[in-house]
Amino acid sequence: MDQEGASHSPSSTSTEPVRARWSPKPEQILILESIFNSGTVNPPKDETVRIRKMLEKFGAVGDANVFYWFQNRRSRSRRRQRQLQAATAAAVTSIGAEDHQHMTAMSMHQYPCSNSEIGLGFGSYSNSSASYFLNGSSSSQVPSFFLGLSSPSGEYESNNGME
Amino acid sequence: MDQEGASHSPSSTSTEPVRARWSPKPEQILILESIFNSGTVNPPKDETVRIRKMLEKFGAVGDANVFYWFQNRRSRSRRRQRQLQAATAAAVTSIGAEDHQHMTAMSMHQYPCSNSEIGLGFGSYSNSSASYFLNGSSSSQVPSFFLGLSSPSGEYESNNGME
DNA sequence: CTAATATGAATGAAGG
DNA sequence: CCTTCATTCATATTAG
Repeated sequence: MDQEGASHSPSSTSTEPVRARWSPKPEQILILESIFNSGTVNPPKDETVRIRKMLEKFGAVGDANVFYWFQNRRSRSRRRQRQLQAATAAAVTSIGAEDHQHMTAMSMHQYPCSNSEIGLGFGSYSNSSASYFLNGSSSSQVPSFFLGLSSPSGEYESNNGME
Repeated sequence: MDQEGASHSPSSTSTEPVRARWSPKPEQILILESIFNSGTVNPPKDETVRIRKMLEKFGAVGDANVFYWFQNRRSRSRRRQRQLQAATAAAVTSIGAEDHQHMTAMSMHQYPCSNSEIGLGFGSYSNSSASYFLNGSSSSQVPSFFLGLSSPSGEYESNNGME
């Protein structure tokens, strides 16, 4: 009783492995979004594994799926932000170009945006349930940014050509 | 219109360099994969240049593109290998844990999933001048390279689990 | 049934 | 080498 894409069409014509893609369950989406909104927008590997384990209770899922989910989520958020920003900027520019009145300060920054998510960055502290809610292991989740590493970078010219 | 090539789209709005990324042609991919599968997983600069020259017959490409391609390819292969290893280990663990009634649910999946490419493992400093298959003369003609190649890119199999 | 959209997955390009 | 970002492809879902 699930909707696998296995049906789609009797295109069993050949060896068509058709990579069925993972469909996160509503509960899993809930968990993922909670984590994301809790500030963990880019979980390290160990964190990813933990999340996967958590999600597995609601349905099969792999680390890659979790990894991809966060990647896409981040990308999507950023792009939307940029689009909205660009749109706003464009609007402002238009207005400014059209009517150069005295709009000394354009305090059009963070307004009461009761939308989905416009507060990116990180921060949602424990105002709400910061800890996802399902916590099996007691580990201090610290956003370990920065990663030290150095290597002889091979410099290649940037003269590429794409057709 | 169009979708390939993307030869400098008309700057939509003002100064926008819009660096279109290189899209390797199928023939180029075949060549690259052949080289990679021949054991040259990390071509030195000289080799990279030669490869680029070869690829250029089928479309514009730069040394950097080739360099990136091999780098990504290596990384990708390693990841798949690790994933596969982990999966196998997990399976073994599960089997081995049949003694007990409960296993630790340690299904260790990994990132990019699935693929069957084994027999890799050496590389580091690949030997230059590896006889890939043919030694194309400078004659710009459609060489009959692609005639008998080993598993091109038929890697279509991925199973995570979506109920 | 076809078109548009949402979203998981793949890959080129960089950075550290 | 490793991780991350941006772009693109493919497919599931929904609207028309």
